[in-house]
Amino acid sequence: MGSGCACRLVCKSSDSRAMNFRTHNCAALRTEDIGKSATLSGWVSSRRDHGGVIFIDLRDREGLTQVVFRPEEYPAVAETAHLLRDEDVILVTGKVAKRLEGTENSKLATGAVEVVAEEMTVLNKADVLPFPLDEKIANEDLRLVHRYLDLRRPTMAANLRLRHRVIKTVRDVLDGEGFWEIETPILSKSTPEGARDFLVPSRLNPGTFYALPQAPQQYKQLLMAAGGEKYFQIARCFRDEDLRADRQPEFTQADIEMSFMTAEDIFALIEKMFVAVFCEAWGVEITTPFCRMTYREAMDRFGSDKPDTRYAQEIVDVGDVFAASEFKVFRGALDGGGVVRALNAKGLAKITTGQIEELTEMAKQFGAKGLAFIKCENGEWKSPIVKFFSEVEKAALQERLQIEEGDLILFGADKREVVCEVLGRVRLRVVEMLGIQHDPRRLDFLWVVDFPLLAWREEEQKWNAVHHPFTRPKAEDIALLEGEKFGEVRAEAYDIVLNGVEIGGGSVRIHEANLQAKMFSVLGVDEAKQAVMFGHLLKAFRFGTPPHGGIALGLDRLVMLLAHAESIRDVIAFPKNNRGVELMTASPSVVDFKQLRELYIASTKKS
RNA sequence: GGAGUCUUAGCUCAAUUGGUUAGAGCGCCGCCCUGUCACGGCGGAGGUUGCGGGUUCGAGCCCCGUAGACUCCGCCA
Repeated sequence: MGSGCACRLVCKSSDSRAMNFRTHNCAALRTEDIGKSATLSGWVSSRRDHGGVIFIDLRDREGLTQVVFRPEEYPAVAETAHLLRDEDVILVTGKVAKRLEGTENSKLATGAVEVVAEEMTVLNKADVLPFPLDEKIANEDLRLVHRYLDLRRPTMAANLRLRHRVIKTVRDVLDGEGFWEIETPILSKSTPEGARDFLVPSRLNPGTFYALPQAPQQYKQLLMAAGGEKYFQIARCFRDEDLRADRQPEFTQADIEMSFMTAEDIFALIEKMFVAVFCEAWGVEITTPFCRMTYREAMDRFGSDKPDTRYAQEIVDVGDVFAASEFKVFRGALDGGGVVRALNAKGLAKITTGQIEELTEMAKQFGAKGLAFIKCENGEWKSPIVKFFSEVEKAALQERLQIEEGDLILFGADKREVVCEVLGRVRLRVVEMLGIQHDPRRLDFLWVVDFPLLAWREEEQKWNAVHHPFTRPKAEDIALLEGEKFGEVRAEAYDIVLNGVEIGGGSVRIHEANLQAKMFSVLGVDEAKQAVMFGHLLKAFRFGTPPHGGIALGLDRLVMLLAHAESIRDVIAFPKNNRGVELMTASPSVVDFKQLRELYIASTKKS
């Protein structure tokens, strides 16, 4: 932009009243401003009316300033100040004064000074609020209905500011690395794989529908085909599935794709980005490179593909200990090709019978037949199964699991996948029961790599993509794919995990038409369907699409962790509740028959 | 679709084994109060205990149903 650009000609203000709302914000004034005149605008955060002198905490987005009304100096203003109530919006002009000796408030940044009100205008009165803004409130419904009030609370405002700073940092880092921010369509095409789509009927094309994007996946790959080389987008994504504390039907991803890359390029880029983000958000310097672990190792050691490595408890294989055991349950599992593994819940021997039952129920829910355990209390092993163990087995267990007084040992004996899953879930619950408190600033970053490409889906009796259908198989495993050993093929896919929360995932993609077609056919998408659903992509791959890949970061979850928020809803301005309802505007809502008719839509709902 | 927890004043919560008129703090309203910052003092208003049914001499409490919220599983990157 040149120095003589036209924007200088635009008037500074169209306000004909020539009123100045502010000279300072409510966090700005300091002792060096004493004696100056100041004008502040904001909300009445609290009032302390002594009958004579009146104090008001005036709040704006930035902070608090105490305003004092003195009847002996400005009687008319003080008179009207008696009528002020919480959350009235006012404009105050007065002199910045040093607070009286001994009345400074060290809790406020502006606590050494106050503004002595000379003039005051009530810009808007407020009714009595439906809930207090100055304390933690449990009723989330009420907060969501009056979200504009909820967001006035300093913690919520801080969350919004943090979110802004994080997104700004992400943009700056990517811009610095030569990425272009490119928008992709919100009205896009429904595809068979993945989550349920939100649909939008097309008025101009009766009987047809757009889908809101689950992610800009195909568009970003086509941008690589288009020679974009380095793309990103702060992208809204939509998935019509059931919600959770960390899941909304619409959410935001930092969506990234680049050409001529390897996974290492993505790791380096994201690590650089997180260094900048954590510096901005917390002012800390995080250590890179992050740890890496294969999916297989994560499942074996932690029973999870997003292991929380802050906790020392790990799953230990004890199959060799019981190779010739008398205990039929363990022997049966081993003889059937399964495994026997154990988890030492250090210090949890004090567990109640009810809690043991809870763990057992949980184990059953995830496919185990039961949950064997040993409590080490008062120098003996209390357990329904220990009588089946030989002395050699006991000694080996003691050694392998480092068993000490007060420990609780939990066993899984079944197929490997079941044992991993069960002990992984049990591990997280056990950690909760132990009530381990860790440093809230602890950051365990982890790349989980070498995910399986495909997973057998029992309900549909078919193979599904673990990541998505465009993920590249590892070069050394392509023979396995050709040999139809689908369960053994590993993918060039990676997740980034922070403190047991998956905050992003990506992959190197397929860029060859024949390999992509092969992948579709394994997933049960026949050639005719491929042409209709993915013809554009397959065609693009025939016109010189470069090798490419990328990643998507879940921004809401990341900001949630940075804000130490308990729910993703606390870092989204206008979130939806458990049932996808936005309570403030009460959406979704019914629409006129006329609107439906224009869209050629009829509801089948029985009322 | 399934499981669990919860629902009492505007807000946060209490109410012994099923027992008299359902309480407290904050907020609100009124009066008083000239240095507070969770200001203080005095007084006051405010309840269909989510809703419907049942058991009982008697239900906020027990039982059945139902609605809503939240958490989790399934589902979902």
